[in-house]
Amino acid sequence: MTGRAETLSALAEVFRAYGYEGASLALISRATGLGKGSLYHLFPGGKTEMAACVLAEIDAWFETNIFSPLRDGGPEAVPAMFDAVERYFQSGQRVCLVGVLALGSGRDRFADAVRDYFARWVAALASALRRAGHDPAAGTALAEEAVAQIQGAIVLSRALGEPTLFTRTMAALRSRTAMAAG
Amino acid sequence: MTGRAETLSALAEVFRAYGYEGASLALISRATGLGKGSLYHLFPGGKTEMAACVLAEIDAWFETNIFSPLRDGGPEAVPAMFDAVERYFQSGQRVCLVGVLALGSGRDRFADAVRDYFARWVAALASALRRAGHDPAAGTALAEEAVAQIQGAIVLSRALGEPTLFTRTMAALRSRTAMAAG
DNA sequence: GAGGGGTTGTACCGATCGGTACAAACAGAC
DNA sequence: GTCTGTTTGTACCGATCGGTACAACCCCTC
Repeated sequence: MTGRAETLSALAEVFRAYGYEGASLALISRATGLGKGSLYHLFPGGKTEMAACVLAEIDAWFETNIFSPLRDGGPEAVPAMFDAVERYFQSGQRVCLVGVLALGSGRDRFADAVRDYFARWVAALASALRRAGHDPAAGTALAEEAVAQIQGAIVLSRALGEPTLFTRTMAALRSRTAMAAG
Repeated sequence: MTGRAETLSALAEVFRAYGYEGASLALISRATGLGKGSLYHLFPGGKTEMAACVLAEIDAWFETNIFSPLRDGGPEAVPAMFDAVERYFQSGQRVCLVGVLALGSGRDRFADAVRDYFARWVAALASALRRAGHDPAAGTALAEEAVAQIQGAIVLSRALGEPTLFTRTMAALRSRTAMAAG
């Protein structure tokens, strides 16, 4: 019994590399090493279910490693988020699949999951910023700006082929979100 | 003689809505009102040439309306850029095709044009910020951050279905790029 | 109206798309 | 070893993909 979980990461990389439309079953089969029979056994819903499962796994990872610490952790959760994000997105060389789906034509299909992901990210970061001493309104605005800037930095650093741009942007965000003192 | 130029805007909207992979010739034909014969007469290179021409047209528009004013205009060019960007992207409801291509699988095919577009945008904005009185190093960093934030704001406001988020982000960028005094 | 260029729709091409059917290969229980 | 149920590869489905071929067409000149 090869579990679904094992194939999900390979699946995720295919969707990241080729997008939802571009990820053909032939590519998926090659990347996962599974024939169509196995794929449709694991994901009876086909490509849609595969992408949905990948999305759910990504969502769970962010929930555990980023959103939850932001909501419940101390003020060190904010810089920790930037560390985690920098690692996760491999300095902008790895695309945010949720962001890709937000822009692409798969948007309608996964609109709810995509909206949820970003809404929770912004809300969790805003909560952490508020507890770190930011003014509530300014904290929410800053949270939106920070998440947007992370997404944009991925686009930009990939487009320019400059991983350092992503790193630089994260550094700038780190200091922008740091409170001068209590 | 229906010129290529007339069909380019319809073409651009199809690519924006469905991405490069998702924009099938059937969709393109429907959107432009042209049969395959006419399409391949106008664009002998097929879909690749269509997308390349759309990219070139977008590039030219930005060059004229945004990059050039940033490079050669006065300090009012920076806030004017945010106005133009807000209008062009329809408060984040309209996707940046260059950004989409930067993330998608068409990336390799159009990598040069995409890199050029963003590189010139950042350079032009940095130049304007420098002339507006920003420290050169800080100006470049701020330019990168601003372009990234514009791209990210499109992703985020579309994902959340909140055009106001884009408007808000642009407002924040306007004040962040404004110099306190000379 | 006859001729001839550029322009157009349409039929068609092989390849590939996402998805299904199903039989061989496999496992563990007994 | 035999049976049972799961896991797998493969052949196949109709539809659609990007692209080509080509004949009908329009419009202009004479």
